[in-house]
Amino acid sequence: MSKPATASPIDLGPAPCCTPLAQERIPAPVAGVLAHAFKALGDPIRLQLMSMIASAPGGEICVCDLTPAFTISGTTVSHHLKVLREAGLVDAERRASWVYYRARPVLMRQLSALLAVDAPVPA
Amino acid sequence: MSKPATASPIDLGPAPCCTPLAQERIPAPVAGVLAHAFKALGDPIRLQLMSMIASAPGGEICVCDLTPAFTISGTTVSHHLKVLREAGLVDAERRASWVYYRARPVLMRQLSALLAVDAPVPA
DNA sequence: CGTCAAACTCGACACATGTCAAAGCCAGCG
DNA sequence: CGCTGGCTTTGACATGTGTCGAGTTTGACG
Repeated sequence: MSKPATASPIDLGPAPCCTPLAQERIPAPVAGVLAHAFKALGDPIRLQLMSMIASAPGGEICVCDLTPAFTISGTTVSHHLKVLREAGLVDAERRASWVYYRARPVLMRQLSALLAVDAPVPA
Repeated sequence: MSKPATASPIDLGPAPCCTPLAQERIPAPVAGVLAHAFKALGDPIRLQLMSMIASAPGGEICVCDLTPAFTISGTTVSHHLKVLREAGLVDAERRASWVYYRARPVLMRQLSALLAVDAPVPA
């Protein structure tokens, strides 16, 4: 919306970020990539999906365990998972008849570091 | 905030989060509030604005210093700042003819903590 | 008071997004 | 081989979002 936005899957390449937002101004190209990830987290259902995936015992969870946790259709859950996948936040693997999702800690850590704020500023 | 009519900032209530995504599943209502904040960061321009504000010397920056940094109209910058304001990520204060923005570290820290991932996978 | 500049609000538009139903794919099973 | 069940893709629709131009508010300065 602000940009044409690359439609192709995101290439994180060599760690695009790591310096906290509050320390150094983000270059425009990097902002574009990271905004994609934040946008993916900017939906209540996707945030819950992300939480369920990241906190799953064994580090992975089957779609068949995710879907019944919501009132929306399986089609829509699949759509949201695709968004998370294309944002580089999760990874999918098919085993037998089921598809398992797991979180990608690298990007999560980068986003976390980006929002980090050092010592509470003394008034 | 001082006087600026203050649209309605979202009600963060008493610290809605703090437990990392990967440790505990997020309750639906909390996800709704936090997704709002992430959505606000989910735009390249807003992410850059956030960065410029948070990294500004003195902790604050004038809109007149933000606007010329982009190619979009001042109207649109104003719109994006409103989104950040309503998400609880920044605070605005009018002094003389200018409006100054500063980051709200509390929410930033919460979001950062939410995305935190413990020990790098040993295996 | 009149004027000017900074920033916000309003109205309108094009495009993106969330949602579902229906159809397609894949793997296992009879 | 032909089913059946799990998941994704496709197509379609209503709503949301980014963008701008024009108008409005606020404060400063003659």
